[in-house]
Amino acid sequence: MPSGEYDPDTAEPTWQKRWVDDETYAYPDAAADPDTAFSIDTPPPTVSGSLHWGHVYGSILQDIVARYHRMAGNDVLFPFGYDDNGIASERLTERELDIRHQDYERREFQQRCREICLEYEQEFTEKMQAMGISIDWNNTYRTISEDVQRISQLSFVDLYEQGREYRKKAPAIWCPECETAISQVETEDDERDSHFHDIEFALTEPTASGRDSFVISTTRPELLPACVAVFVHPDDEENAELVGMDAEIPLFGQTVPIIEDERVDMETGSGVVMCCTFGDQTDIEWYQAHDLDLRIAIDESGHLTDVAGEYEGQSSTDARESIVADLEAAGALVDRRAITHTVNVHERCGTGVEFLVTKQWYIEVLDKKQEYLEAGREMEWFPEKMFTRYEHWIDGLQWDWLISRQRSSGIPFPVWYCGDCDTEIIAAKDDLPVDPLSDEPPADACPECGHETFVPESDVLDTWATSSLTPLINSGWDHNGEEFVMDRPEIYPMDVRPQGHDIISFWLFHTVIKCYEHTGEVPFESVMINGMVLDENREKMSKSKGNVVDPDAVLDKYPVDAARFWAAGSAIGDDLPYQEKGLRAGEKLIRKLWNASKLVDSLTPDERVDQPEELRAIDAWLLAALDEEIEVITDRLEHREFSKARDRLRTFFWGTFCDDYLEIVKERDDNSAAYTLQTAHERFLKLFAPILAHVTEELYQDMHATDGESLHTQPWPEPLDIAADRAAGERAIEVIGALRKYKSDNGLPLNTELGTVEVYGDVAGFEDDIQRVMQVEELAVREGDAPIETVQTGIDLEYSIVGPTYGGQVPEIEAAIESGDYEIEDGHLHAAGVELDPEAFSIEETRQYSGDGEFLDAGETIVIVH
RNA sequence: GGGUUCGUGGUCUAGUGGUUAUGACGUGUCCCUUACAAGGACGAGAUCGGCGGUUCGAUUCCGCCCGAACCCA
Repeated sequence: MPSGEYDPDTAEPTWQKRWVDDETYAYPDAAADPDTAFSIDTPPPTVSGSLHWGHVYGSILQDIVARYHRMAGNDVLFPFGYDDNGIASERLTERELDIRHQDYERREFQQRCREICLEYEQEFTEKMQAMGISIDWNNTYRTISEDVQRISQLSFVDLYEQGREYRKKAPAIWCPECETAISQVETEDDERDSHFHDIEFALTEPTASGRDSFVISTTRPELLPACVAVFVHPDDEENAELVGMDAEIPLFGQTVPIIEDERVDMETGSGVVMCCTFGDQTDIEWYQAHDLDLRIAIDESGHLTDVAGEYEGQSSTDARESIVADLEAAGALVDRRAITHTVNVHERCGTGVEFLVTKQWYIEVLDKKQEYLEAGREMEWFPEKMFTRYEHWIDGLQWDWLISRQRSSGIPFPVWYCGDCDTEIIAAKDDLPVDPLSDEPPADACPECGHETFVPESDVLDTWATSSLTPLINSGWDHNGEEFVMDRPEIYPMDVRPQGHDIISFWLFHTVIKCYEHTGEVPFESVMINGMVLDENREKMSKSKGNVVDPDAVLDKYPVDAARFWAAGSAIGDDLPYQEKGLRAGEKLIRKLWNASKLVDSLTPDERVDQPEELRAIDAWLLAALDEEIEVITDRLEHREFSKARDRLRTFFWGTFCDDYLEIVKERDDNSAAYTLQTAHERFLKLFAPILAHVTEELYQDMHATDGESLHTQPWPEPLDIAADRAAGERAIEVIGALRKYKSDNGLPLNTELGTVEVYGDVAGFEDDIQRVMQVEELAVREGDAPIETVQTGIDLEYSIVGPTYGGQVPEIEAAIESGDYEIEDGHLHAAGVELDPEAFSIEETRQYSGDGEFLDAGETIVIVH
């Protein structure tokens, strides 16, 4: 029996524990078939970080989807992944154990990582469980596990065999701090303070007009030794005479050609720019377009090479200072001024990136941009508009996907090279996972040249190369020696991929490419893009701003269900500000649900009441109205319109069920009422269950469960199709509303007895209910028209008819009506020379009553109170 | 710089080419009515960001401007 006040502090942990112990949310592997299986590809959080409010928000939305579909008859697979394969957990392990990964064999260090990460995984598990997320804890994976390593390496081998991967010496984006190549998507732009240096370059011989030098502007004078050309814009008349001549680089002395190219930005500096190996992406384009020399002046650690002569060995920052000083001494530095400009930095460490020529592994993507775009189109997007973002992102891709990283920790490339001819030796699929640094290659001699020694590849795979495989991890993708197979083919493609909108292009593109290439199918039926969590002032939460909401603090203060209610108040894709009032509204609803349940409980017997032969009109009306609500709410949930589903349900429950129905029914004691109360109440619990997971379970177990089965595995309500006079019910509710207003307007307590009330309108079957709830001594329902006068006060045009028909004449018609210059004959309106059919206008009138008592307007029904 | 989205009572928000623009929070008045006063009833409160255009009619469609967020360069 629900009694007293609801105590979430006790109830919530109790149910959370029960759900886990009973494996309430276990995926029924054996029973699942592709038609009923419903799988969610949850994005695995980085476990080395802590759980933040954005996780709470995203997880709750996923959980609502999972719970709804589970009740709607699907076999739901709601797995969980711990992402601990990456630099973050590597650093974490070093910190925790006070070790350096360099001091360990890679395989051994990874073992340490696995151990350290376990503790952090446990914390995530506890927190997800403490939010009542209906994850199947038998279905979890760790991206650091050997299984995942195998899948990741299988993926590499498969793409290699398909010819989708290549190794090439080419300009690559390089982080000198992390000393690794990175991909385009790992860089971001940042505003940095810097200096513009105007440097004078001498021509090897004067121009026809006698000019013997020019000035270039650069923020990176340390790249002078890497300079291979100078560029002028074709429209640059002033400098046109330089094109075709040669220039000598100050201090370093190399001679470079002066070339014209429209990629020169004429607005910046003197309009003459130097091209180096490589200062930026344009330099690379020039290098490729004009077949320029390579002069590599900066090495992998950001130090100058022998190309820089006496500056060799200096860091690029030091070299900049020295070179500037020497330029000044040589009289070549014309000017130096502070500026702020945008630089390309590594998003992880903020270091400005370099463009180095190195040998790296790539996945070819540029040739299939169109195909990947089409693949994206095959998925259903919630919200739809997010597809555009994916589209534009693909359009903007300029590089193939660079997947090799020069790090000592991570998932190794399963590759060796012939010590003599560099032929690639790829690991056998059966042997995976392998680590070439520890394992032997699957060949005794090079198949090309017969050489017998091999060089292991020491690079590791980009973590995105692995995290883009989650649909395959969840499906148990593997190779059985003959072909690729899945443990759970029924869940692939997965039904939903949830993700924050800030990184959709990133993950989705990678995941689509990989899974699509491996299986020939798009990995997802649908994607669900949630917005960002903002603070109370609608600003994005960030550690640096200090406006981060701590989940523990919030959940200390509010029930989890209140947080769930808040999270469900979002339109999918839109950002959602954290608002305490949203959580308080959740608490209020929980309390209302609890109190209403107490009342229902007190009005009904413990045993289940069978449906009576005949339901009373008000009862049939309520159940029929609820049917319609169920239909709408179900549709909203199907379309991930959480806020609409939530608000619709709340409004109907609070307004119609509590304020209207319960007030009417609460003094009744009959089978029809008991049946209706039990049925409606149970249905409300089910409808609220995906959102208010805990309080509904508590109430369900107390009031409805017979076998201890969880509410969350019960079937979603279907329409009862009970016959009811809905219109009469609405009229009755309007009459009650009018009488309430009458009492309120007259300052009367609601339980004031009323004498005689006349009702002109069909409220058949509801008379007793109106009479009892409004304390009416005598209720007289009258046939025929009410004894009231109607006074015509104007004409309302039905513009949706009049507008299209009469167009520009409408103002004339309006003017005629306004001035009273019209007639109504046989129901037709004559004005401004046109005749309007009855449906094209309505007569606006006010109703007056001059008899005894007071006249109340209850919509189409007239009520007279004596 | 390019793209996407958004701008609606004090705050947050729904929604629509056609009467009086939805709801919540807050606010005012009244009501202890035997589930809930953290409740109920009834009010007040909006030039729908600005300027143009299309239209008989624009908060809605189009263009520009202003402002915000995000993604990309």
